[in-house]
Amino acid sequence: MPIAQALLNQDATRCCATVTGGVLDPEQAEQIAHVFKALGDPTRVRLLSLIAASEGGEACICDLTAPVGLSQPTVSHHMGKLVEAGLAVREQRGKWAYYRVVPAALESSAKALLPAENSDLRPS
Amino acid sequence: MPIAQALLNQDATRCCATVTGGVLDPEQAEQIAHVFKALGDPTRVRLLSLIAASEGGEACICDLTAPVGLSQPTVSHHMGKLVEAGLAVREQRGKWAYYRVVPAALESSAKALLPAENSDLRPS
DNA sequence: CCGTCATATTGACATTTGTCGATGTATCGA
DNA sequence: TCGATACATCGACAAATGTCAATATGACGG
Repeated sequence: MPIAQALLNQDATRCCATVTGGVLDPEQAEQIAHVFKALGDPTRVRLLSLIAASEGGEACICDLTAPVGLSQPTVSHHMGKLVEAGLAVREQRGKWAYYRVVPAALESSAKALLPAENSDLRPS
Repeated sequence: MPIAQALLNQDATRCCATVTGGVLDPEQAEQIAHVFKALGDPTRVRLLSLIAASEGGEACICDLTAPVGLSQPTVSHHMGKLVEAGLAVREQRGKWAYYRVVPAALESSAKALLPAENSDLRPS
């Protein structure tokens, strides 16, 4: 097998493992669960929806504290979790920290739950 | 607006809310987060993949304890969480409790993370 | 440089969570 | 009926989590 294809296969099983697409090894399960753990808190789900619905698709902490009704450190803590999970990105602009949702992260997380029909590797 | 359509809309916003499809109210966020919380543990992700990969798409507790390397009560506890979240179903057959993955639950969870393109309501 | 503002970090706390051993419940076979 | 088997539930415990007040960091305006 060519090296390039081996790398592709490796990427396929590493980065695109699906829950119903065969038994996951502990490492894969850990990676998948890590993202869903970040999505497993109602405040964080709400924060993502607030950011996604904001003008320009971005929001700073000061825009988020009031809607969720939590303290500034708590919101900052939750956003840190979302960034660490790759579901959001942070960009410092002056005094403000602007957060954006990462659609690709949501999409790949969603794909982990769906049947792995389109393998992209099988030459059909 | 006809009542039927109002009910449809209500269902649409209640059962099929998406993270990026507008600001979620606390109740919607709670429902979404509840499922992802169940998916936020590597053991449970692994259990789902083990069941899905089992013969006939079902497995009993006794089939699962060895692969995950945890005690029987712990596995039972995790399966209870998955059932409560709607991600698995339990069926008692004799002495054994057979668990199955609920693909529709995985699919609807995945859809909550994707853009709500296909509204099914908009008559285009 | 100093004060103010937005945010991150720290420390603390109550709650939840994952795990196990022990025990309870129900089913099957002898 | 009795013992064995499969599973759930209980009680306990350490670890992780969500939350806030207090404090630190860092940027801007004067």
